[in-house]
Amino acid sequence: MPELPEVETVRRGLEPALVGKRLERVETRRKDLRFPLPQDMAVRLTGRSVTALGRRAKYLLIHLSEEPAGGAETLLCHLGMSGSFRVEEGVTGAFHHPRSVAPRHDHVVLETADGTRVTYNDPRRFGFMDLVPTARLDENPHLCALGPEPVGNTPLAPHLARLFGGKRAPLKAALLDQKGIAGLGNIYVCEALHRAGLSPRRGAGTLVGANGRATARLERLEEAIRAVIADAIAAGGSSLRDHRQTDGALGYFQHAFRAYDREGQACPTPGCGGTITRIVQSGRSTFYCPACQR
DNA sequence: AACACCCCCTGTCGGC
DNA sequence: TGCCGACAGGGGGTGT
Repeated sequence: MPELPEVETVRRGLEPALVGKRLERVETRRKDLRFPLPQDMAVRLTGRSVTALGRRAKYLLIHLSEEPAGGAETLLCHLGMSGSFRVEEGVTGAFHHPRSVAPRHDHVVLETADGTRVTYNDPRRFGFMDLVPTARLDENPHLCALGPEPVGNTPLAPHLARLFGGKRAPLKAALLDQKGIAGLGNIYVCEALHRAGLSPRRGAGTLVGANGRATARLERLEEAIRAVIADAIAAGGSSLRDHRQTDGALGYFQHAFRAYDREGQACPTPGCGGTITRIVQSGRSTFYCPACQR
């Protein structure tokens, strides 16, 4: 599920459920996801209040109130490939699943004082969580090397020009690197490249001029990235397989895909007449139109 | 340094 | 029906 638009959708869905609430009961149903959960995570979270929900790239940031003994901390969550949160209201005093009958792959449960239950489910367990001092969030190894967000005012093309200059790696691979534009994944890279009319096979360095500045193509790519991310957030993200938003609703951006998962179908570019093709780059599927993406 | 490859894990789907 | 391989929204680690 989770590239930037999906994580942003999760953040917005969890906001009313968690912000301003005290965590009354916290349960970790296993010791690790991809990495070990933070030491004593349940104990350290219980009794704290959620002050705000943030997002950095594909990371969800659950900001917590200060505890008497120390400063504020943030629970940093990455959803990996298959992580999701669901919200259930009014569970105060409700039956609490024993481990044996809990829905499969429910790994972390947060219950607030007003009877809201937020459950993290992740079949593949590629997700992970970390509990870090809020004041030093920027120094966290997961966050410190991330590139700029594709939402907001930071210009992207100059940053990409510095990064892509001289690179022979395919554009597709270069854009998946989170040091470039943070938050893009396989779907939105394919979609942005299609909108920009750029081939995923083109060398990343070909978008940089001899003067080291962004070319017109790179400027076009920036606009395509911004547009596809904004459109996807507005649509509530993409729902592949059974992924749901926190309230159970489906995102609907998958209906707006122009290239991703459309192998063999007609290219939607007006007047193109090409066919969407699937290739494999660094072990992952790339979908593009060889006719209009050059 | 840059890049290709493998791995983590579970579930689903298509082909035989 | 069942078995088997391919594949899935990510990214960290290793080897060349």
